[in-house]
Amino acid sequence: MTNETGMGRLSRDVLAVDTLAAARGLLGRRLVRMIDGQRLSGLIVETEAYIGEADAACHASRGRTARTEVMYGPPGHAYVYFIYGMYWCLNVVTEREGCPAAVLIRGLEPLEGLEVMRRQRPGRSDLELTNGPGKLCRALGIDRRLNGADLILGDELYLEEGEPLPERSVVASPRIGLKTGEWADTVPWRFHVAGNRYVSHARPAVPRAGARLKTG
DNA sequence: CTCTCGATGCGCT
DNA sequence: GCGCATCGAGAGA
Repeated sequence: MTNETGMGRLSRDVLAVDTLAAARGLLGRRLVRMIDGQRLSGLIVETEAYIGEADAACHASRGRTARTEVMYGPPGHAYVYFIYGMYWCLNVVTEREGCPAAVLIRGLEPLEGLEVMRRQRPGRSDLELTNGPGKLCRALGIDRRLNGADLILGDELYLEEGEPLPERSVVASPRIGLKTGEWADTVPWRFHVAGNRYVSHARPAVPRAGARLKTG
């Protein structure tokens, strides 16, 4: 039931629910990537929900196509897509079969296999290995080969239970990177661990002496 | 710190 | 063709 980290596989039940609950519920879980028998892993610290054909920012808003097919399938599988000609992004499919929805993994706190991650992200500090959706896929060697992979039962890329976060440690905010509009500006479907340094667009945890605070 | 811009390829109109 | 759920370099304050 446990490996050396003391955690078993994540239950699919955690993902077969409404996507906002799943996006919150994925924080604190562990994402594991096995490469050549080597274990790479990180704690999920930032997620975004993309929910159904009515969500203008969700790829499924364009309907069911070869690209979005995985999102229409059962929960717990990987939806991996290619963006801006050079980056891959990893999503966890949620909700029941037929409901196209997924959670984008935007930030990880690296836990195991740092040497391999550093090799795949040359010239970057440890803080910059996995603090963004494109970065973490690069660090973990995630690309189209893993599209559709079962993240519950698979053995190349999978989720472990970890420890879900208490409500007070979860911060909600608008999703990043969408062109402006109602779905971009007002819908708070991004979630991250309060104060965690591996969140994308994060500011330093402790401002240096003399730093100005943003007026608000 | 902030802002702007280019890289680069695929899905869709 | 156009636009994109990104990233990193460079310039300026």
